[in-house]
Amino acid sequence: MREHRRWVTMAEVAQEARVSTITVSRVIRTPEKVAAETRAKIQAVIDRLGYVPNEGAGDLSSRQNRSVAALIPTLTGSAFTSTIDGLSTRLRAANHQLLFACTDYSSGKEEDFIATMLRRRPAGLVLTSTHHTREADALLQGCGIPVVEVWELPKVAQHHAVGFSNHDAGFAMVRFLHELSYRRVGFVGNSKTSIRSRQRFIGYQAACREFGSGVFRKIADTKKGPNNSERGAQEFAALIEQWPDTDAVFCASDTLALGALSEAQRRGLKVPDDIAIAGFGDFEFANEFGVGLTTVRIPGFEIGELAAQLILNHDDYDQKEMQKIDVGYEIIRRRTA
Amino acid sequence: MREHRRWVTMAEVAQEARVSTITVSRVIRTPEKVAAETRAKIQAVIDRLGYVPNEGAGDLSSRQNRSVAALIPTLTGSAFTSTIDGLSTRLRAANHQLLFACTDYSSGKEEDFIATMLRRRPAGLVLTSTHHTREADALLQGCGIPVVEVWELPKVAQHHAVGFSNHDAGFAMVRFLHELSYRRVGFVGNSKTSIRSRQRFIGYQAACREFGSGVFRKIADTKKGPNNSERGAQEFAALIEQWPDTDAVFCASDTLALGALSEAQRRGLKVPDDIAIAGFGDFEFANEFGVGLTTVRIPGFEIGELAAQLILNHDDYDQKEMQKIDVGYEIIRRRTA
DNA sequence: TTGTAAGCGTTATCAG
DNA sequence: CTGATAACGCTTACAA
Repeated sequence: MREHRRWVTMAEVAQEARVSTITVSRVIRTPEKVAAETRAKIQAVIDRLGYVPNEGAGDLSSRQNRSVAALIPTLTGSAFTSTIDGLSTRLRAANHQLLFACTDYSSGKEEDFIATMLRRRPAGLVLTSTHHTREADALLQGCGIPVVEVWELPKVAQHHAVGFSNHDAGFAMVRFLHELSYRRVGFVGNSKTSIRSRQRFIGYQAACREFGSGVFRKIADTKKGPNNSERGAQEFAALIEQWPDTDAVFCASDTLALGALSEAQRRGLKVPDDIAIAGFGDFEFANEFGVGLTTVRIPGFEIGELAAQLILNHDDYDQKEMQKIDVGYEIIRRRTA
Repeated sequence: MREHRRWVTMAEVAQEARVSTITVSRVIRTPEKVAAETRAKIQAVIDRLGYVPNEGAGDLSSRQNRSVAALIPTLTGSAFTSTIDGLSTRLRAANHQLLFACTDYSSGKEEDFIATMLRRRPAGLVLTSTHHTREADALLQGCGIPVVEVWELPKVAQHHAVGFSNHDAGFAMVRFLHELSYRRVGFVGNSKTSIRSRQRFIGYQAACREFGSGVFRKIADTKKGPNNSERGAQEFAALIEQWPDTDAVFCASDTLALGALSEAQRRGLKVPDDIAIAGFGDFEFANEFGVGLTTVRIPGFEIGELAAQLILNHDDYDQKEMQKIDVGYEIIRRRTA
């Protein structure tokens, strides 16, 4: 049944062109080292036979690898999509492939995926978390390939990092709201799901202490779960019922903010007059042609590009020196605050 | 400088455990075929040495491959993210890896990526287009691996397909609007960028002929470009200026619809009283806790899962029979129509 | 400029 | 249940 059209091999090309395989190999990788005539002859055979080099075999032989693995929590919610786009773009330019998987915010799955990815011997690993299981940490330590942690900036750097301070970004947004004269700012976001959300919350708390009444308006984290707009709506509702005088709400993601916005509307609250709403991430729907959300913009695409760069240039760095690139953040004021 | 911690090989494990490599191989792949005692001894060495099998070498030797390549136009805009999630999830369950790249709606880049991906000898290829360059087509024909085209259902199937009729979905939405008594429906969307948008447009036209005045309210496609909310706002504005009596607008994507919505608001038009707006895709922001957009829901996650399934089960099918799976679509009525 | 020989790290095959 | 041997498709190192 399975009449597997077999792949053409380099040996077949070589035989057909009456040269040795190494010469075919050279035509592909270093054509300038082959006589023009020979090259043309071989190229013709390659085209005629539709030869596609087997990169896996090449990698095995040369002990190299032109692939990079990336692990992100999820694609839905759009925070990390631009980073993957950036990675993909930069890797393509360097003829590298992207191995990709979603961890679903589970460090167990992350460990699993790290192990699985490592079997492919990628040139590098891009992770969206700085907190791993013991086993995962051991794998990362032992494997000897560059690891880049993105979207955070850990205090003690075991690996390269490209990100920003989620704490400071959270702090900055509350300060910004304070400057706009909002004094009783609440926080919506699940700090159980992601460390990044938690750090934004801690930044929020610090800012509340410095600028606000010192009251933390945040309903208790009950369960883990997706930071979707439904949750945003629910938490927003609970929050303003518990603290009816809240005049602004800072949400740990734009998606949550969108939910808050819809709930405010449902309750007949005018935004930003009755209550201001701020998000995080500057997702596409947040812009002026969308809901016009005041938010924090993170250069996600750039994060991806830089992470790729770090891996591609790994040899240039001293192995001991971990790079730490702060891409910063930017507060974008729109209609909701 | 580059003190590359070398990977532990199977041979080293074997030597350390005083067995042959094939026995180590068996412990990893078919542990039940190894005596419990031997197995334990080898497993101990594996753990102690932190051995991670080199899957590339294994694939080469066994002429198998546990990776699947996927090519989508872009991650931003969120139409395909759920499909990638579905793919990733299903592949993980089958211990396969996902090779991923964005083509940016360019068939040139697509061709490029297909060639590059094929070098990895993936077990299958998932594509989001049915229209390829000549060279790409030749590659796909010749490679002998299963190809699944998603998000469309081509008339003549060269490959497997998992999708739905964009034409019918477009048609259905206009009929739905007609049933809600909207009679002068406009279309917003760039049919130059994506064939899928074009098909939705053709469905729109067919429905206009059948139910409407037969007038096609769509501003001319000027340039290619992203179907973002800014474009949605601009096209919406141009449309209602050209046909001021338009009472509903069907947008080829939710992102465009969002832009239309914001533009309507800017112009003081009440939605849906003055004008109804419908989108396509049921992106996350479209739901009831978001902007409450009337739209067409596509089971994107399921598309990804089914595509993976088709590739994983490839051997079960007759090579000549291309599967064609219609996942359908569903009209979701919300606040904007 | 081209070729020979020896791997790269695994698994298939067949034997014991 | 375990092992010896020969691939898998390519590249490195060295020769010619």
